[in-house]
Amino acid sequence: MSDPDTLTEALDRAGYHSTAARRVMAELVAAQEGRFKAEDLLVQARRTRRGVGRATIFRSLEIFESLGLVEQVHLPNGEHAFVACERAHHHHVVCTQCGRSQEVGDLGITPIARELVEQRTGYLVDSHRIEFFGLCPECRAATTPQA
Amino acid sequence: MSDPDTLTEALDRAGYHSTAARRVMAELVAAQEGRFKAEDLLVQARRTRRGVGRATIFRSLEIFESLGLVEQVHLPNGEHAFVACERAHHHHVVCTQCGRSQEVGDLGITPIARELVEQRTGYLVDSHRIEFFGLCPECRAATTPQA
DNA sequence: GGCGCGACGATACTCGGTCTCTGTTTAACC
DNA sequence: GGTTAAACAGAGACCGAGTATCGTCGCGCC
Repeated sequence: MSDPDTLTEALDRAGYHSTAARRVMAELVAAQEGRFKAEDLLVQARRTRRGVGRATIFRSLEIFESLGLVEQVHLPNGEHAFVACERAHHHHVVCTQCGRSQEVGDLGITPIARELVEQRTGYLVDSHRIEFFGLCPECRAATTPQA
Repeated sequence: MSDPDTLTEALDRAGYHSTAARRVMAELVAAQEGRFKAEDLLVQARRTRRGVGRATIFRSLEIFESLGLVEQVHLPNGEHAFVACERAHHHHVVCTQCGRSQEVGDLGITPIARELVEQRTGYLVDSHRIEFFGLCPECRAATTPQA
């Protein structure tokens, strides 16, 4: 994602007021490459001519998340981060080195996995999370020994 | 898992001292049904004739995790929890109602998913997490309308 | 039994996230 | 454009999970 308007329009459509703080948030989120933490936004917001409060960051992220504009990911080290994303069901790959992330479409494994799990366990699955961690092409190239 | 000895033996084999605190921890972890939080153990430990310190809880869980005896899961609400588990690669289904959890074997989708992701994104995937959330058979039965 | 090191518990601290309060801004209506 | 109610923002207190520190304890080895 790279267009703040997409975010502000979505807010508008959902009936949320268009406020200065939210426009700043939309810009910031749109400007992120890959995963970002609430703290990152807080720091970046402080750099703008007019900061955005800690509470506002979280409130806005909550709204964005409810609108499906960002999604929480849980990193292997237990940290919580967010990624901007499109609405359709999908998963993320997160680069463990640079933090960049990318969406992966549905992969088609969801229904299979769900069914398998239901069969094996008797659980009625209603949601799931799949997260992949690894090296993005750039980091991969950068760390490859030049032998 | 339901046998504290399995845990203490594993500690022993790995060269860790067998201490009172760790035996209490082993008992507690073995007694958990499904997911549990560090805080749960802390509370339960306090109830034993001799409590176990906060730091020790975390230290022990860290050790157990490094030995593959417990595994961290991240609940949809962002909470961190643990589940006792066997060593082989597997995933978990967590009941969103009662918190019970169950292991699901490897499902066979891991290599497929990995390959798909690598193909589509160019990332070199080195780990992943799959977590399913839903209702366990009991909760499912309990919440089914009797119509 | 004595010794050394690893483990222990208490507690202070950090940090991410939430809550509350009060003043400000927005948008709808006139 | 002015007014007003409701939504929103920001500051900062608060909370809870997890970590760090430090003096003491006890396990395992000799």
